[in-house]
Amino acid sequence: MNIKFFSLPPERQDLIRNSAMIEFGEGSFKKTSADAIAKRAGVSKSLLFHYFKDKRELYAYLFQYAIDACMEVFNRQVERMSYYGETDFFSALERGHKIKMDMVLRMPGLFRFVMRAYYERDSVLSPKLRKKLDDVLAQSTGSFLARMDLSKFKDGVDPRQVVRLLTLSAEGMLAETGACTAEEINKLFQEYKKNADMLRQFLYKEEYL
Amino acid sequence: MNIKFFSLPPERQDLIRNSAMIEFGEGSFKKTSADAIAKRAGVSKSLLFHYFKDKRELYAYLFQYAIDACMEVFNRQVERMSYYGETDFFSALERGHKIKMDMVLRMPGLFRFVMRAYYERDSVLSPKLRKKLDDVLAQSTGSFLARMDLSKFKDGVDPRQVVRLLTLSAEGMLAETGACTAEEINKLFQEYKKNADMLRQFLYKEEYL
DNA sequence: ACCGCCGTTGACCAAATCGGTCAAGACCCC
DNA sequence: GGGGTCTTGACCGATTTGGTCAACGGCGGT
Repeated sequence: MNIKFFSLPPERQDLIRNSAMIEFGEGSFKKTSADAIAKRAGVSKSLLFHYFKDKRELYAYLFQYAIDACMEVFNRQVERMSYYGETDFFSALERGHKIKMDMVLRMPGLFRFVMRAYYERDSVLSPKLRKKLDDVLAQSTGSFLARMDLSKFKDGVDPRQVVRLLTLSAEGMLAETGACTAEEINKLFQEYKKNADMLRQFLYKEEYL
Repeated sequence: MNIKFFSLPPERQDLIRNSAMIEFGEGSFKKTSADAIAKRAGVSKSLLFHYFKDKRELYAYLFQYAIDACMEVFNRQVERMSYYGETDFFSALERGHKIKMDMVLRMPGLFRFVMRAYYERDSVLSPKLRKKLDDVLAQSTGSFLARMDLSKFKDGVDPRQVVRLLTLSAEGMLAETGACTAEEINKLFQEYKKNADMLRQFLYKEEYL
């Protein structure tokens, strides 16, 4: 790709990336047209092909970028948890989800794009990129749980399952909604919090409530 | 549409409907080509236009059919609940989810198709059809909860929220997986059941466990 | 005033794909 | 072999596709 892309004003880079992610997130690689991306971004198609030689290259770059963004957010979160010594499962999870929602707000098409890219049947992505995402997902839950104080849970509770359940519900919510206005994201977050609170209330031992 | 479609062997009808639902479920109305549908079904494009005069007509018919199928399943389920006097929240929910999974197995593209159709920005569907779906969704939870014995829940539990949480998680699972083999569906069901069991264990009063 | 550089564009291309038509083939029972 | 039904491949004009290219406007330097 043309490295001059990076010397564009950041908000313009975001504009192009977000538009592309949204469009790619709505359909398969093949069905997504460069024209639609350009139109959404409000730039000419020529400009896209000026910075990215190919549709494929644009796609690969986006995926790389998306994963890196996730990784960075995740790492910063872990760092913060360590620094402040956060050990409460639900507090940390809530904070993590908040960050995730903020990311959705700044990059509305990110998660749908990543999901679609991951399950794309035509192998437009190199196995290496795919593996990178696998690693991110595998690590995140594990290293998160390792830092939490799991003794607050009642006997018989599997914290892994709790994470999974809440994550699934978040994915379900994200799948339900299309647009990504600030209020909508906030409503999603509120519902997530309500569910987490319920679980906390009934899965924690009484002395920790 | 050509009514002779209904005198086709039922499995052939299913083949065509399912192929169309899957294809329509993968992209917007505009992006879905009649050619792709025909190819997936293993029939010629001409045949499609022989039975349905339009892409639009096919689409509308599918949506109608999908909702009717959901309605019928739902009604049969309510009927059965009444007949056997089922009042346990989680038993009924599990049975309901099992039925849903069986439906996914027989019509793999149904739910994704309905969801996509519902959120389609171009109004390719008449408001009447849309309203029909709204009614189904609104009724289902309410009339389900009305028949259940909710006193088994601990104080402070909102059963509506429990339904919602489990439904969301199911949607999340469905969004994660693409293919719909029998084993995959079964795995999904197992995970759903595990989550439901956990909630049951900690949200029910002890005397009901 | 002129230059060169820069991000940007509209017009343009061949090729593919689109929704849809139509006449004819394949198969059946009579 | 005739009539009817299901099904198809070839074909249509129109649109869209990914991608190219010459040129535009603005701006800082001289």
